[in-house]
Amino acid sequence: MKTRDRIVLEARALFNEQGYGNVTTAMLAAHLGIAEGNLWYHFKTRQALLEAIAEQFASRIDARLDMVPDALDPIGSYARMLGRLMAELSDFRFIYRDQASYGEHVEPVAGKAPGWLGRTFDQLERYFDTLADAGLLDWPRERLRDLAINTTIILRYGLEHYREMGEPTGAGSGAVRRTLHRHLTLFEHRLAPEAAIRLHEAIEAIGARALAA
Amino acid sequence: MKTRDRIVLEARALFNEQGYGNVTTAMLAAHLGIAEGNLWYHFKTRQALLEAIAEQFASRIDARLDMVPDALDPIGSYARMLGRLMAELSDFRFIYRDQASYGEHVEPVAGKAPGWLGRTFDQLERYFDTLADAGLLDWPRERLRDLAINTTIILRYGLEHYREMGEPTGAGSGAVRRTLHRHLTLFEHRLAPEAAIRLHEAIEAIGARALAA
DNA sequence: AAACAATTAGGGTCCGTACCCTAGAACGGC
DNA sequence: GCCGTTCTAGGGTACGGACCCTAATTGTTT
Repeated sequence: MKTRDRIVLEARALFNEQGYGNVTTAMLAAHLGIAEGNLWYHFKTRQALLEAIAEQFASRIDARLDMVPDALDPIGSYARMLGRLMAELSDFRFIYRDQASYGEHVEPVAGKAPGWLGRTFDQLERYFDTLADAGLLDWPRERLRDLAINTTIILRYGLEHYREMGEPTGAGSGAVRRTLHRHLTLFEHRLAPEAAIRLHEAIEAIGARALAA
Repeated sequence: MKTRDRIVLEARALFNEQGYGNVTTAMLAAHLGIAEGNLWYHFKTRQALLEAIAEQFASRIDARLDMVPDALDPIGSYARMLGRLMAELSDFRFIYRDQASYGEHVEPVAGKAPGWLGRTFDQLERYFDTLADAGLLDWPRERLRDLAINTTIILRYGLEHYREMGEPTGAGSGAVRRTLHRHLTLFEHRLAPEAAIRLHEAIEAIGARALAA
Protein backbone atom coordinates (compact mmCIF):
# COMPACT_ATOMS: atom_id res chain seq x y z
CA MET A 1 0.00 0.00 0.00
CA LYS A 2 1.16 3.52 -0.77
CA THR A 3 2.63 5.35 2.17
CA ARG A 4 0.14 8.15 1.76
CA ASP A 5 -2.71 5.70 2.16
CA ARG A 6 -1.08 4.03 5.12
CA ILE A 7 -0.83 7.42 6.78
CA VAL A 8 -4.50 8.18 6.25
CA LEU A 9 -5.47 4.76 7.54
CA GLU A 10 -3.29 4.78 10.62
CA ALA A 11 -4.21 8.37 11.44
CA ARG A 12 -7.88 7.49 11.30
CA ALA A 13 -7.34 4.55 13.63
CA LEU A 14 -5.30 6.58 16.10
CA PHE A 15 -7.73 9.49 16.08
CA ASN A 16 -10.57 7.08 16.80
CA GLU A 17 -8.72 5.39 19.63
CA GLN A 18 -7.05 8.31 21.35
CA GLY A 19 -8.96 11.34 20.20
CA TYR A 20 -7.89 13.80 17.56
CA GLY A 21 -6.42 16.26 20.02
CA ASN A 22 -4.34 13.63 21.76
CA VAL A 23 -2.51 12.31 18.73
CA THR A 24 0.64 14.20 17.87
CA THR A 25 2.30 14.05 14.51
CA ALA A 26 5.32 12.54 16.25
CA MET A 27 3.22 9.68 17.62
CA LEU A 28 1.67 9.08 14.26
CA ALA A 29 5.05 8.85 12.56
CA ALA A 30 6.31 6.51 15.25
CA HIS A 31 3.31 4.22 14.85
CA LEU A 32 3.91 4.10 11.13
CA GLY A 33 7.62 3.55 11.55
CA ILE A 34 8.47 6.48 9.32
CA ALA A 35 10.24 9.77 9.84
CA GLU A 36 8.13 12.70 10.88
CA GLY A 37 9.45 14.72 7.98
CA ASN A 38 7.89 12.18 5.68
CA LEU A 39 4.49 13.14 7.01
CA TRP A 40 5.05 16.72 5.92
CA TYR A 41 6.16 15.44 2.56
CA HIS A 42 2.73 13.88 2.00
CA PHE A 43 0.61 16.40 3.87
CA LYS A 44 1.52 20.02 4.23
CA THR A 45 -0.38 20.41 7.50
CA ARG A 46 -2.08 18.28 10.07
CA GLN A 47 -5.33 19.77 8.92
CA ALA A 48 -4.69 18.63 5.35
CA LEU A 49 -4.42 15.10 6.68
CA LEU A 50 -7.67 15.53 8.53
CA GLU A 51 -9.31 16.74 5.35
CA ALA A 52 -8.14 13.70 3.45
CA ILE A 53 -9.81 11.51 6.05
CA ALA A 54 -12.92 13.64 6.02
CA GLU A 55 -13.15 13.26 2.28
CA GLN A 56 -13.25 9.49 2.56
CA PHE A 57 -15.87 9.94 5.23
CA ALA A 58 -18.04 12.11 3.04
CA SER A 59 -17.94 9.72 0.13
CA ARG A 60 -18.74 6.76 2.35
CA ILE A 61 -21.77 8.61 3.62
CA ASP A 62 -22.93 9.59 0.19
CA ALA A 63 -22.58 6.02 -1.03
CA ARG A 64 -24.63 4.73 1.88
CA LEU A 65 -27.29 7.38 1.38
CA ASP A 66 -27.73 6.13 -2.16
CA MET A 67 -28.78 2.70 -0.97
CA VAL A 68 -32.46 1.96 -1.36
CA PRO A 69 -34.66 -0.78 0.04
CA ASP A 70 -35.32 -3.80 -2.11
CA ALA A 71 -39.02 -4.65 -2.08
CA LEU A 72 -38.12 -8.25 -2.92
CA ASP A 73 -35.79 -8.55 0.05
CA PRO A 74 -36.74 -5.93 2.61
CA ILE A 75 -34.94 -7.60 5.48
CA GLY A 76 -31.75 -8.39 3.62
CA SER A 77 -31.50 -4.95 2.11
CA TYR A 78 -32.16 -3.31 5.45
CA ALA A 79 -29.44 -5.39 7.04
CA ARG A 80 -26.98 -4.44 4.31
CA MET A 81 -27.67 -0.78 4.82
CA LEU A 82 -27.29 -1.20 8.57
CA GLY A 83 -23.92 -2.81 8.07
CA ARG A 84 -22.69 0.11 6.02
CA LEU A 85 -24.07 2.63 8.44
CA MET A 86 -22.39 1.07 11.43
CA ALA A 87 -19.10 0.68 9.59
CA GLU A 88 -19.24 4.33 8.71
CA LEU A 89 -19.99 5.31 12.29
CA SER A 90 -17.25 3.23 13.80
CA ASP A 91 -14.57 3.90 11.21
CA PHE A 92 -14.99 7.65 11.51
CA ARG A 93 -16.18 8.09 15.06
CA PHE A 94 -13.73 10.79 15.92
CA ILE A 95 -14.95 13.12 13.20
CA TYR A 96 -18.17 13.75 15.06
CA ARG A 97 -16.89 13.12 18.54
CA ASP A 98 -13.86 15.39 18.45
CA GLN A 99 -15.32 18.19 16.41
CA ALA A 100 -14.55 20.64 19.18
CA SER A 101 -10.85 19.86 18.79
CA TYR A 102 -10.59 20.97 15.20
CA GLY A 103 -13.35 23.51 14.75
CA GLU A 104 -15.90 23.87 12.01
CA HIS A 105 -13.62 24.72 9.14
CA VAL A 106 -12.94 21.33 7.64
CA GLU A 107 -14.08 21.51 4.05
CA PRO A 108 -15.59 18.12 3.35
CA VAL A 109 -17.61 18.12 6.56
CA ALA A 110 -18.39 21.71 7.46
CA GLY A 111 -22.10 22.30 7.80
CA LYS A 112 -23.01 19.05 6.11
CA ALA A 113 -24.05 17.09 9.19
CA PRO A 114 -27.63 18.37 9.36
CA GLY A 115 -28.23 17.37 5.77
CA TRP A 116 -26.70 13.96 6.28
CA LEU A 117 -28.79 13.32 9.34
CA GLY A 118 -31.96 14.50 7.67
CA ARG A 119 -31.34 12.25 4.70
CA THR A 120 -30.62 9.36 7.04
CA PHE A 121 -34.03 9.85 8.63
CA ASP A 122 -35.58 9.73 5.16
CA GLN A 123 -33.60 6.67 4.25
CA LEU A 124 -34.53 4.72 7.34
CA GLU A 125 -38.15 5.72 6.94
CA ARG A 126 -38.14 4.32 3.42
CA TYR A 127 -36.72 1.03 4.64
CA PHE A 128 -39.31 0.79 7.38
CA ASP A 129 -41.98 1.68 4.90
CA THR A 130 -40.87 -1.19 2.72
CA LEU A 131 -40.93 -3.54 5.67
CA ALA A 132 -44.45 -2.39 6.45
CA ASP A 133 -45.52 -2.84 2.83
CA ALA A 134 -44.29 -6.39 2.97
CA GLY A 135 -46.33 -7.01 6.09
CA LEU A 136 -43.19 -7.63 8.12
CA LEU A 137 -43.49 -4.58 10.33
CA ASP A 138 -46.75 -3.65 11.99
CA TRP A 139 -46.38 0.03 12.68
CA PRO A 140 -48.74 2.94 11.94
CA ARG A 141 -47.43 4.90 8.99
CA GLU A 142 -47.80 8.27 10.63
CA ARG A 143 -45.39 7.17 13.33
CA LEU A 144 -42.77 5.73 11.02
CA ARG A 145 -40.95 9.05 10.90
CA ASP A 146 -40.52 9.12 14.67
CA LEU A 147 -39.30 5.57 14.60
CA ALA A 148 -36.76 6.47 11.95
CA ILE A 149 -35.48 9.43 13.94
CA ASN A 150 -35.22 7.52 17.19
CA THR A 151 -33.51 4.67 15.43
CA THR A 152 -31.00 7.06 13.92
CA ILE A 153 -30.19 8.53 17.30
CA ILE A 154 -29.67 5.15 18.91
CA LEU A 155 -27.46 3.91 16.12
CA ARG A 156 -25.55 7.16 15.97
CA TYR A 157 -24.74 7.32 19.67
CA GLY A 158 -24.67 3.65 20.47
CA LEU A 159 -20.89 3.42 20.36
CA GLU A 160 -20.46 6.43 22.61
CA HIS A 161 -23.04 5.01 24.97
CA TYR A 162 -21.27 1.70 25.33
CA ARG A 163 -18.00 3.48 25.84
CA GLU A 164 -19.53 5.45 28.69
CA MET A 165 -20.86 2.19 30.06
CA GLY A 166 -17.25 1.18 30.40
CA GLU A 167 -17.11 -1.34 27.62
CA PRO A 168 -14.15 -1.21 25.28
CA THR A 169 -15.06 0.39 21.99
CA GLY A 170 -11.90 -0.05 20.01
CA ALA A 171 -12.31 -1.46 16.55
CA GLY A 172 -13.37 -4.99 17.17
CA SER A 173 -15.15 -4.87 20.49
CA GLY A 174 -18.73 -5.95 20.74
CA ALA A 175 -20.06 -2.40 20.75
CA VAL A 176 -21.32 -2.54 17.18
CA ARG A 177 -23.23 -5.72 17.88
CA ARG A 178 -24.69 -4.32 21.07
CA THR A 179 -25.75 -1.13 19.39
CA LEU A 180 -27.55 -3.04 16.69
CA HIS A 181 -29.36 -5.19 19.22
CA ARG A 182 -30.35 -2.10 21.12
CA HIS A 183 -31.85 -0.48 18.07
CA LEU A 184 -33.89 -3.60 17.48
CA THR A 185 -35.61 -3.19 20.83
CA LEU A 186 -37.34 -0.15 19.39
CA PHE A 187 -39.53 -2.15 17.06
CA GLU A 188 -38.75 -5.82 17.37
CA HIS A 189 -42.06 -6.51 19.09
CA ARG A 190 -43.86 -5.37 15.97
CA LEU A 191 -41.84 -7.44 13.56
CA ALA A 192 -43.10 -10.64 12.03
CA PRO A 193 -41.36 -13.49 13.89
CA GLU A 194 -39.37 -14.69 10.91
CA ALA A 195 -38.27 -11.14 10.16
CA ALA A 196 -37.03 -10.72 13.71
CA ILE A 197 -35.06 -13.94 13.50
CA ARG A 198 -33.46 -12.99 10.21
CA LEU A 199 -32.51 -9.58 11.54
CA HIS A 200 -30.89 -11.09 14.59
CA GLU A 201 -28.86 -13.38 12.40
CA ALA A 202 -27.85 -10.49 10.19
CA ILE A 203 -26.77 -8.51 13.23
CA GLU A 204 -24.59 -11.32 14.43
CA ALA A 205 -22.95 -11.40 11.03
CA ILE A 206 -22.35 -7.65 11.02
CA GLY A 207 -21.09 -7.76 14.57
CA ALA A 208 -18.70 -10.55 13.74
CA ARG A 209 -17.39 -8.62 10.75
CA ALA A 210 -16.82 -5.60 12.97
CA LEU A 211 -14.97 -7.78 15.45
CA ALA A 212 -12.65 -9.03 12.74
CA ALA A 213 -11.71 -5.52 11.64
CA MET B 1 -21.32 35.78 45.17
CA LYS B 2 -17.86 34.67 46.23
CA THR B 3 -15.24 34.92 43.55
CA ARG B 4 -14.42 31.26 43.88
CA ASP B 5 -17.99 30.37 43.08
CA ARG B 6 -18.13 32.79 40.21
CA ILE B 7 -15.07 31.11 38.77
CA VAL B 8 -16.58 27.66 38.98
CA LEU B 9 -19.81 28.91 37.42
CA GLU B 10 -18.23 30.79 34.56
CA ALA B 11 -15.75 28.02 33.86
CA ARG B 12 -18.58 25.53 33.61
CA ALA B 13 -20.43 27.78 31.18
CA LEU B 14 -17.38 28.37 29.03
CA PHE B 15 -16.40 24.72 28.99
CA ASN B 16 -19.91 23.84 27.87
CA GLU B 17 -19.94 26.43 25.13
CA GLN B 18 -16.45 26.20 23.73
CA GLY B 19 -15.19 22.82 24.86
CA TYR B 20 -12.83 22.16 27.73
CA GLY B 21 -9.73 22.06 25.57
CA ASN B 22 -10.54 25.34 23.87
CA VAL B 23 -10.85 27.47 26.99
CA THR B 24 -7.59 28.90 28.24
CA THR B 25 -7.12 30.20 31.73
CA ALA B 26 -6.48 33.61 30.20
CA MET B 27 -9.85 33.61 28.47
CA LEU B 28 -11.56 32.53 31.64
CA ALA B 29 -10.00 35.34 33.66
CA ALA B 30 -10.92 37.85 30.97
CA HIS B 31 -14.54 36.69 30.96
CA LEU B 32 -14.66 37.08 34.70
CA GLY B 33 -12.98 40.43 34.62
CA ILE B 34 -10.31 39.34 37.08
CA ALA B 35 -6.56 38.93 36.91
CA GLU B 36 -5.28 35.57 35.83
CA GLY B 37 -3.16 35.33 38.93
CA ASN B 38 -6.35 35.42 40.93
CA LEU B 39 -7.36 32.16 39.34
CA TRP B 40 -4.23 30.50 40.66
CA TYR B 41 -4.96 31.99 44.03
CA HIS B 42 -8.23 30.06 44.19
CA PHE B 43 -7.20 26.96 42.26
CA LYS B 44 -3.68 25.65 42.17
CA THR B 45 -4.13 24.03 38.78
CA ARG B 46 -6.59 23.97 35.94
CA GLN B 47 -7.34 20.41 36.87
CA ALA B 48 -8.26 21.43 40.40
CA LEU B 49 -10.86 23.75 38.93
CA LEU B 50 -12.17 20.93 36.82
CA GLU B 51 -12.42 18.76 39.87
CA ALA B 52 -14.42 21.38 41.72
CA ILE B 53 -16.91 21.41 38.86
CA ALA B 54 -16.96 17.64 38.71
CA GLU B 55 -17.75 17.50 42.39
CA GLN B 56 -20.85 19.62 41.89
CA PHE B 57 -21.75 17.36 39.03
CA ALA B 58 -21.45 14.24 41.11
CA SER B 59 -23.61 15.58 43.90
CA ARG B 60 -26.26 16.76 41.46
CA ILE B 61 -26.39 13.29 39.99
CA ASP B 62 -26.59 11.62 43.35
CA ALA B 63 -29.40 13.94 44.40
CA ARG B 64 -31.34 13.16 41.25
CA LEU B 65 -30.79 9.45 41.62
CA ASP B 66 -32.39 9.65 45.04
CA MET B 67 -35.66 10.86 43.58
CA VAL B 68 -38.44 8.28 43.59
CA PRO B 69 -41.81 8.19 41.85
CA ASP B 70 -44.82 9.32 43.78
CA ALA B 71 -47.66 6.82 43.36
CA LEU B 72 -50.13 9.60 44.11
CA ASP B 73 -48.74 11.81 41.37
CA PRO B 74 -46.91 9.65 38.86
CA ILE B 75 -46.96 12.21 36.10
CA GLY B 76 -45.94 15.16 38.20
CA SER B 77 -43.15 13.29 39.90
CA TYR B 78 -41.88 11.95 36.60
CA ALA B 79 -41.84 15.46 35.18
CA ARG B 80 -39.90 16.76 38.17
CA MET B 81 -37.28 14.08 37.77
CA LEU B 82 -37.06 14.81 34.05
CA GLY B 83 -36.45 18.46 34.80
CA ARG B 84 -33.58 17.65 37.10
CA LEU B 85 -32.11 15.17 34.69
CA MET B 86 -32.12 17.60 31.80
CA ALA B 87 -30.71 20.39 33.92
CA GLU B 88 -27.90 18.09 34.96
CA LEU B 89 -27.20 17.06 31.39
CA SER B 90 -27.15 20.58 30.03
CA ASP B 91 -25.32 22.23 32.90
CA PHE B 92 -22.50 19.71 32.75
CA ARG B 93 -22.48 18.65 29.13
CA PHE B 94 -18.79 19.09 28.64
CA ILE B 95 -17.86 16.61 31.35
CA TYR B 96 -19.00 13.72 29.24
CA ARG B 97 -18.46 15.28 25.88
CA ASP B 98 -14.87 16.43 26.35
CA GLN B 99 -13.63 13.53 28.39
CA ALA B 100 -10.93 12.85 25.84
CA SER B 101 -9.47 16.31 26.54
CA TYR B 102 -8.77 15.72 30.18
CA GLY B 103 -8.32 11.98 30.50
CA GLU B 104 -9.78 9.57 33.00
CA HIS B 105 -8.06 10.80 36.11
CA VAL B 106 -10.59 13.24 37.50
CA GLU B 107 -11.43 12.02 40.96
CA PRO B 108 -15.13 12.73 41.34
CA VAL B 109 -15.99 11.25 37.95
CA ALA B 110 -13.43 8.57 37.17
CA GLY B 111 -15.07 5.25 36.48
CA LYS B 112 -18.39 6.31 37.92
CA ALA B 113 -20.28 6.77 34.65
CA PRO B 114 -21.30 3.14 34.20
CA GLY B 115 -22.81 3.05 37.67
CA TRP B 116 -24.63 6.31 37.14
CA LEU B 117 -26.07 5.15 33.86
CA GLY B 118 -27.12 1.82 35.27
CA ARG B 119 -28.87 3.48 38.18
CA THR B 120 -30.55 5.87 35.78
CA PHE B 121 -31.99 2.91 33.90
CA ASP B 122 -33.31 1.56 37.18
CA GLN B 123 -34.74 4.89 38.15
CA LEU B 124 -36.57 5.43 34.88
CA GLU B 125 -37.87 1.91 34.98
CA ARG B 126 -39.34 2.55 38.41
CA TYR B 127 -41.08 5.69 37.16
CA PHE B 128 -42.50 3.85 34.19
CA ASP B 129 -43.57 1.06 36.44
CA THR B 130 -45.45 3.52 38.59
CA LEU B 131 -47.12 5.00 35.53
CA ALA B 132 -48.14 1.53 34.46
CA ASP B 133 -49.48 0.74 37.94
CA ALA B 134 -51.64 3.83 37.74
CA GLY B 135 -53.02 2.68 34.43
CA LEU B 136 -51.50 5.69 32.67
CA LEU B 137 -48.99 3.77 30.59
CA ASP B 138 -49.98 0.68 28.68
CA TRP B 139 -46.71 -1.15 28.22
CA PRO B 140 -45.79 -4.79 28.86
CA ARG B 141 -43.73 -5.02 32.02
CA GLU B 142 -41.05 -7.21 30.52
CA ARG B 143 -40.29 -4.48 28.00
CA LEU B 144 -40.15 -1.63 30.48
CA ARG B 145 -36.42 -2.10 30.93
CA ASP B 146 -35.76 -1.62 27.24
CA LEU B 147 -37.95 1.45 27.25
CA ALA B 148 -35.98 2.84 30.18
CA ILE B 149 -32.66 2.24 28.45
CA ASN B 150 -33.75 3.72 25.15
CA THR B 151 -35.24 6.70 26.93
CA THR B 152 -32.00 7.26 28.78
CA ILE B 153 -30.01 7.21 25.56
CA ILE B 154 -32.30 9.69 23.85
CA LEU B 155 -32.29 12.06 26.79
CA ARG B 156 -28.56 11.71 27.26
CA TYR B 157 -27.62 12.45 23.67
CA GLY B 158 -30.47 14.70 22.69
CA LEU B 159 -28.49 17.87 23.16
CA GLU B 160 -25.58 16.56 21.10
CA HIS B 161 -28.00 15.43 18.46
CA TYR B 162 -29.63 18.82 18.11
CA ARG B 163 -26.25 20.45 17.99
CA GLU B 164 -25.27 18.21 15.11
CA MET B 165 -28.54 19.10 13.47
CA GLY B 166 -27.24 22.63 13.42
CA GLU B 167 -29.48 24.08 16.08
CA PRO B 168 -27.89 26.27 18.70
CA THR B 169 -27.42 24.42 21.94
CA GLY B 170 -26.13 27.14 24.22
CA ALA B 171 -27.85 27.47 27.56
CA GLY B 172 -31.27 28.75 26.64
CA SER B 173 -31.86 27.37 23.19
CA GLY B 174 -34.80 25.11 22.55
CA ALA B 175 -32.70 21.97 22.59
CA VAL B 176 -33.87 20.85 26.01
CA ARG B 177 -37.48 21.20 24.97
CA ARG B 178 -36.88 19.37 21.72
CA THR B 179 -35.08 16.55 23.45
CA LEU B 180 -37.93 16.08 25.86
CA HIS B 181 -40.46 15.99 23.07
CA ARG B 182 -38.35 13.48 21.24
CA HIS B 183 -38.20 11.17 24.21
CA LEU B 184 -41.98 11.31 24.45
CA THR B 185 -42.31 9.86 20.97
CA LEU B 186 -40.99 6.61 22.39
CA PHE B 187 -44.10 5.86 24.41
CA GLU B 188 -46.60 8.67 23.99
CA HIS B 189 -48.90 6.48 21.93
CA ARG B 190 -49.31 4.21 24.91
CA LEU B 191 -50.05 6.93 27.42
CA ALA B 192 -53.53 7.72 28.66
CA PRO B 193 -54.65 10.87 26.84
CA GLU B 194 -54.75 13.05 29.92
CA ALA B 195 -51.31 11.82 30.95
CA ALA B 196 -49.92 12.75 27.54
CA ILE B 197 -51.42 16.21 27.79
CA ARG B 198 -50.02 16.80 31.25
CA LEU B 199 -46.59 15.63 30.19
CA HIS B 200 -46.59 17.96 27.24
CA GLU B 201 -47.47 20.85 29.51
CA ALA B 202 -44.76 19.87 31.93
CA ILE B 203 -42.23 19.73 29.11
CA GLU B 204 -43.14 23.21 27.98
CA ALA B 205 -42.57 24.42 31.51
CA ILE B 206 -39.19 22.71 31.78
CA GLY B 207 -38.22 23.95 28.35
CA ALA B 208 -39.18 27.48 29.27
CA ARG B 209 -37.14 27.28 32.45
CA ALA B 210 -34.15 26.07 30.45
CA LEU B 211 -34.61 28.97 28.06
CA ALA B 212 -34.55 31.45 30.90
CA ALA B 213 -31.26 30.12 32.29
C1' DA C 1 23.07 5.84 -16.37
C1' DA C 2 20.36 9.57 -15.59
C1' DA C 3 16.35 11.63 -13.65
C1' DC C 4 12.97 11.91 -10.37
C1' DA C 5 10.31 10.48 -6.30
C1' DA C 6 10.38 8.97 -1.71
C1' DT C 7 12.47 8.90 2.63
C1' DT C 8 15.68 9.65 6.57
C1' DA C 9 18.01 12.07 10.61
C1' DG C 10 18.46 15.80 12.96
C1' DG C 11 18.80 20.36 13.51
C1' DG C 12 15.91 24.60 14.42
C1' DT C 13 11.88 28.12 14.74
C1' DC C 14 7.71 29.71 16.60
C1' DC C 15 3.79 29.93 19.33
C1' DG C 16 0.44 28.99 22.68
C1' DT C 17 -0.51 27.89 27.29
C1' DA C 18 -0.19 26.36 32.06
C1' DC C 19 1.85 27.96 35.86
C1' DC C 20 5.32 30.87 39.04
C1' DC C 21 6.73 35.03 41.51
C1' DT C 22 6.67 39.37 43.47
C1' DA C 23 5.41 43.91 45.14
C1' DG C 24 1.89 46.35 46.17
C1' DA C 25 -3.04 47.84 46.53
C1' DA C 26 -7.82 47.31 48.10
C1' DC C 27 -11.01 45.18 51.16
C1' DG C 28 -13.15 43.54 55.36
C1' DG C 29 -13.70 42.29 60.09
C1' DC C 30 -12.56 43.37 64.82
C1' DG D 1 -6.32 51.61 62.96
C1' DC D 2 -4.57 47.12 62.35
C1' DC D 3 -4.28 42.46 60.21
C1' DG D 4 -5.31 38.89 57.38
C1' DT D 5 -7.54 37.79 53.10
C1' DT D 6 -8.31 38.83 48.49
C1' DC D 7 -6.87 40.77 44.31
C1' DT D 8 -3.99 43.25 40.60
C1' DA D 9 -0.32 43.97 37.14
C1' DG D 10 3.17 42.30 34.85
C1' DG D 11 7.32 39.91 33.92
C1' DG D 12 9.17 35.26 33.63
C1' DT D 13 9.75 30.08 33.06
C1' DA D 14 9.00 25.60 30.97
C1' DC D 15 7.27 22.66 27.82
C1' DG D 16 4.94 20.54 24.18
C1' DG D 17 3.76 20.42 19.55
C1' DA D 18 3.20 21.97 14.62
C1' DC D 19 5.97 22.93 11.12
C1' DC D 20 10.57 24.22 8.44
C1' DC D 21 15.08 23.18 6.26
C1' DT D 22 18.73 20.72 4.56
C1' DA D 23 22.01 17.37 3.02
C1' DA D 24 22.37 12.86 2.20
C1' DT D 25 20.47 8.07 0.99
C1' DT D 26 17.50 4.85 -1.06
C1' DG D 27 14.07 3.43 -4.52
C1' DT D 28 11.91 3.56 -8.97
C1' DT D 29 11.32 4.72 -13.89
C1' DT D 30 12.76 5.14 -18.41
